[in-house]
Amino acid sequence: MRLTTKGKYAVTALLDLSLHQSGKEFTSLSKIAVRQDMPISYLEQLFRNLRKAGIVEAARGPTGGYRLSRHSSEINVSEVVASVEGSMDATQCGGTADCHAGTRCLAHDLWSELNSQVDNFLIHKSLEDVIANKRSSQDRNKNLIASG
Amino acid sequence: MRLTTKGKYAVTALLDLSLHQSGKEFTSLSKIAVRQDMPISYLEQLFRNLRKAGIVEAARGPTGGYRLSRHSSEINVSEVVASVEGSMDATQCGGTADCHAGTRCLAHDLWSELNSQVDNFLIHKSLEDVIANKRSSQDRNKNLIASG
DNA sequence: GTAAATCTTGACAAATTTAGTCGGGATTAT
DNA sequence: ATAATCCCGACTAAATTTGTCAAGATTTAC
Repeated sequence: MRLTTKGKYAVTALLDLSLHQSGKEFTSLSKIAVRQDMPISYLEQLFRNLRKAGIVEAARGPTGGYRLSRHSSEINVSEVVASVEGSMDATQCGGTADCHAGTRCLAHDLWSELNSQVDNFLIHKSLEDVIANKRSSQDRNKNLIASG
Repeated sequence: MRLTTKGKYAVTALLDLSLHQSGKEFTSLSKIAVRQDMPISYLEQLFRNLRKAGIVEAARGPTGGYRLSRHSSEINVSEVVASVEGSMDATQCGGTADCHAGTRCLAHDLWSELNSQVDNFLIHKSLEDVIANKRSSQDRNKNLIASG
């Protein structure tokens, strides 16, 4: 199982995109790169995959950039991560259950179940959900400060 | 977040240990290595950590080896994995929430919540649980064959 | 008390993966 | 035309993972 900066950058970049997108206009990678402090050439690589996966769409030229191809409530974190770093599968065998001399290893079902847990969690988290939580977290802090 | 062969080997090796341990005797790494098809010198490295973490205890000399220092129901998968590869923390910042220019990045709470999910799952899985599931999985297959 | 089996330790090396770069090209608004 | 953007493939550098190795310490069996 792996979740590296690749997947994390992708999610954060899309959240940035979502937050700064009003209407249908495009946001350039250079703006995301500056705002989120990420290497632009790395972002280019990641957005290639996001586009192939149908998560974003692009426009070239000045005023070009990227935008979400669906509403943020219709994009879940699991597909975002998967699109840039492949399946997060935790089994040694990639699910084929031939992890030990052709048969399933002692821990196969454990990792298989872990996969389900993680995937279930991430599939049911949309970008909108993440942003909503972020906001409510800020609100909580605001309330704390206001009441403190 | 990472879960590599290190953690997987450790869990599988302990399951092997648990399955072949009747009473208080010790099992040598060479036996585990053969049965589970793992490099013995790699196992040595892993068992160092497992011993330091108080999960297994060792005895030297012939008849020596390792045994669980607690009952398999009292050892959970989370501590096993953590002992050989450190925390599985998924946040970029290691939980300090300074992942973006000193403040929490847009996705911080998401990864933080993912941590909780994974940890909660693994903490409540004892080695005994894993073995029990394994058995019941075999039983399911047996029933399938018997009824098929 | 010697031999053989084991654990113990630290350093090292090979392989793989991740993270990031680079140079050039294609498209488009101005 | 120019400049800004996406687009693409190959490449490199750094980090991590996956081991290996050599030497030592301890213990059982004989």
